[in-house]
Amino acid sequence: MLERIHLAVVREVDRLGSLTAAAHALFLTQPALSHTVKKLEQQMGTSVWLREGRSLRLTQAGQFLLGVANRVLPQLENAEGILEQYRDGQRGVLRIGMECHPCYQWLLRIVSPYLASWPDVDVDVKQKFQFGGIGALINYEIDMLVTPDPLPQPALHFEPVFAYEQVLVVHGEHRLAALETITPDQLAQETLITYPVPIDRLDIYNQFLLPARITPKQHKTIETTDIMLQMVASGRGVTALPKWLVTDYAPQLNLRTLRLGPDGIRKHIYVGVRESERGIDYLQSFIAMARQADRYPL
Amino acid sequence: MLERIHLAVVREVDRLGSLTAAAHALFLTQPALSHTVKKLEQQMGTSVWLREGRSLRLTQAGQFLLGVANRVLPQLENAEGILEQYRDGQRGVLRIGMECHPCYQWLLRIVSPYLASWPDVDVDVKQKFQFGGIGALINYEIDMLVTPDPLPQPALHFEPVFAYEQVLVVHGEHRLAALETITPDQLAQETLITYPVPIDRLDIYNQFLLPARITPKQHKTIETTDIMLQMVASGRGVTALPKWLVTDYAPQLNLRTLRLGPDGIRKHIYVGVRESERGIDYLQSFIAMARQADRYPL
DNA sequence: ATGAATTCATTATTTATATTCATAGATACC
DNA sequence: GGTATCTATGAATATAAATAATGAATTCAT
Repeated sequence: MLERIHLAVVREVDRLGSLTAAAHALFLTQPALSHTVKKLEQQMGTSVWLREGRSLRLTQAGQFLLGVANRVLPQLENAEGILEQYRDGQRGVLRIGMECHPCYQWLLRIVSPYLASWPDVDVDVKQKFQFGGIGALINYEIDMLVTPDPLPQPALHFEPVFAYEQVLVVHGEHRLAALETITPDQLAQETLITYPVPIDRLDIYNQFLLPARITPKQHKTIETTDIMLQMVASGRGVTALPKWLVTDYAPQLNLRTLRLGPDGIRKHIYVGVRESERGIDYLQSFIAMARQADRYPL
Repeated sequence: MLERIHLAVVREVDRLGSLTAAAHALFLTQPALSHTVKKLEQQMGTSVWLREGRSLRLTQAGQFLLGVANRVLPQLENAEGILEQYRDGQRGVLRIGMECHPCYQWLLRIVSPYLASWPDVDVDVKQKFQFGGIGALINYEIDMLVTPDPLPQPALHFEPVFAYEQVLVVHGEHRLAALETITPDQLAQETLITYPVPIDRLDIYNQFLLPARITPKQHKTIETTDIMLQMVASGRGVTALPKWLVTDYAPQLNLRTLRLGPDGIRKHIYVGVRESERGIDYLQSFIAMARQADRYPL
């Protein structure tokens, strides 16, 4: 078997011109190398050097081997360097899973400065999970979960990174636009627009409408935040979104935000990682930056 | 140090799904692999697999290592295959040195069929040597010397492969054209055209003119055989060349060939190789084909 | 639920491999 | 011709690797 040491020997002998010098460079004694070389040549069945007096000359096979050494050894050396980066946590792919639609807008703010401060860490965002975000985290499909609904588990660590208020969004000329706070029954005659997710994952149902046993006049679903806001701005209905999303993301649209109930719906975005990986610096750093998301421009 | 065995282990574990199966594929026992893996992970300082029950899952570093394995191992395996070819003499670069100008035309006949029968042997022809062809052969600058003037030496083996007669070439309407044999004094009024080499390497001087103390009226030198023959055909002078070269190479030109002296100048092309390499099959084969050069078309 | 089978890890032991020391042979240099 | 330098060799030693035996955890089948 052609081993790394063999390639290293060929390269060093070529570089330094003698077995003895190569031996020192490889932290071996000269007889050790002599034996190694002898074994190599016996195994391969072809000589690598022609012995001419006390100097060596590469055979054709040896020249070929030197070429292999010069091609393969740098690959191994490079691989070792990258493994060190993995070991030191400088390198990785941070696979982020997202369970809430609007979280994406929030995440976008952080990714760019994060990539800048961790040039060797790649970020990948996934949104579809066969067994839900928690399952994906446990299954190592993702390394970090961004969600408003943490499900504490012994193997996972969740941490709130961003507080926000979920508000009702209406058109500026809407009949409710002047109100500051809204009650469930005031939505009974409204068209409600939401993301296309199960109702039990929508806070406005869970925490507002369902407790009051109210359902809106109509329920439409729309995939994207932009279109949803356009729809609301053009008076086709109302929606519930994080307040920051409306104020930061669509200041040019004629929209009003109303508190849902007297106390509003207070939410947090949580970031979850596997407990075992909590200490990895590039994960820690991401969480730290996430806590300061408002520092980064839109 | 990242060794070949480590890459092989990563690849086989990925392919077969378990340490135990990989161990068998690598002709090892399971504990042997377990030890190897443990050492690897300790040395690298990063784990390669996450142990989950009795199955293994690659870490990010492990996935990277798998990529390295899939890239590097084939290179090593390919290199071993090529080394086998070197060992079996199927592969090489046959560096041929040439010391006589017209030999080149002769060599061209052989190279093409030779390349066809030794697809893994490359042929390189060199014509300039700092210390002469013999020196180049001894110095391993070339592997084979084609020459009409062998210089037997203990380390070298020369072998005649082609007999030919060196003849005088004249234009068809030349005043000597009707003769069959020529004497030195008949050249005293002629313009002699030769290759630009020292006079002592020209047979027509060594073996014909100088013994008779004759010099031609004029001596011109020309590099290429084609032009030389064109010059002769147009009556600008006479030259001395192998007879086969004129008959085979320029039958369309109006030329005559005359014997130089009563017995003619009989020459051989010799092929020389290093004694130590005489047995290499692709060298032997070249010599065998060279002996039958007349079988191959121009 | 329970027993059998599978898988990985660990320990002590054996085996194999690699390295060293001492030394010799060969070559180059002064 | 003496000295220095380089490679090769053989025996002794040190190091590394492989194994057998065993345990623990997990999966699978009944």
